Amino acid sequence: MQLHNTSQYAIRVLNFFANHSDDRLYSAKELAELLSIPYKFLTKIMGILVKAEFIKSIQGREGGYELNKPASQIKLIDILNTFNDETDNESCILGVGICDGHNKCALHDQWMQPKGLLRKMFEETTLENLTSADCKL
Amino acid sequence: MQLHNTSQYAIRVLNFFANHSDDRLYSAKELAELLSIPYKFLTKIMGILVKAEFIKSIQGREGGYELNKPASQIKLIDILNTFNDETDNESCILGVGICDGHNKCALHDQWMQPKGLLRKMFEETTLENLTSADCKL
DNA sequence: TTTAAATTCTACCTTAGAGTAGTAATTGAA
DNA sequence: TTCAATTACTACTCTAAGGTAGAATTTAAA
Ligand code: SF4
Ligand code: SF4
Repeated sequence: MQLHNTSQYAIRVLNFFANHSDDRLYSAKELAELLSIPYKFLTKIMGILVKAEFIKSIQGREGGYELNKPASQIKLIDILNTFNDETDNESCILGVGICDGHNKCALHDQWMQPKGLLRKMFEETTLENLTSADCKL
Repeated sequence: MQLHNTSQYAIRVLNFFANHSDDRLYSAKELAELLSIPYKFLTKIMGILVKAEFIKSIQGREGGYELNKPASQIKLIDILNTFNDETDNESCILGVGICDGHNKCALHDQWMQPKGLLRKMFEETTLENLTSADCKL
């Protein structure tokens, strides 16, 4: 019942950029230190974020990364989908496959409300909505 | 964002017993077929459920399993804890460790409400509360 | 032009969850 | 007593996530 580690890192990195929209680039080295993410693993994740067009990269010396689109246009659900997290509609609590009203699993009734709130959170929260002040990185 | 497979199986098995409290034992073979759980994996899980005292086992020929306590006394949270699922209080959405009011992660505000509902569901739902009629096994 | 700081790419190692295989131990029925 | 049905135990394989290593590539400063 947790987000993949990779997704967590990705959210934290993207959130960092959303809160530091000064006109400068941040290198993987800097990010790794600031966010306490293993450097080598971070660069791997950055590659994915670049391909997914959340992040723009400038190569070479003095290069680095910056956000590729406004924070308001990046939803949590998009980030999670990039890492195959929460993406499968099978993410249902007892994973018994596709269910109609008649044929449900034992936890269905209890699960619907929390599930709805979770979906809402992931679908409606953008980087812009995230808390920015006084936050851990 | 899903329960461990093992926890799912465990819940389904225990729920099955809660709904079949006739005075007979069920063997691993039967359960595996009825619930479509790989036999060998099921026996492994049953061993854990027995040690955790959710289930009582009768060995030898004509042996099998039965519930070890009333369904009303088995909470979902207890089952999950048995499989190290949801157990760590670190199961917090961005896993940034222990947080006080001042020092929180970026998702904290959005996460509190769904998290609360989830905890409530796991802590307050017992085998007795689970839907029993017209349900998949 | 050289060099150093950066991203990018490919390949590998590690770990934990998921599942399998085989055998020992138990026990009631025949 | 024998035997077959059962649980219990030990050890292994498979897979995907998490993480590491090293070299190739890009680019601007010196
Ligand atoms: S019955 Fe409901 S809770 Fe259970 S798997 Fe289907 S949709 Fe999900
Ligand atoms: S700040 Fe809140 S949401 Fe984030 S890890 Fe801590 S308790 Fe969980």
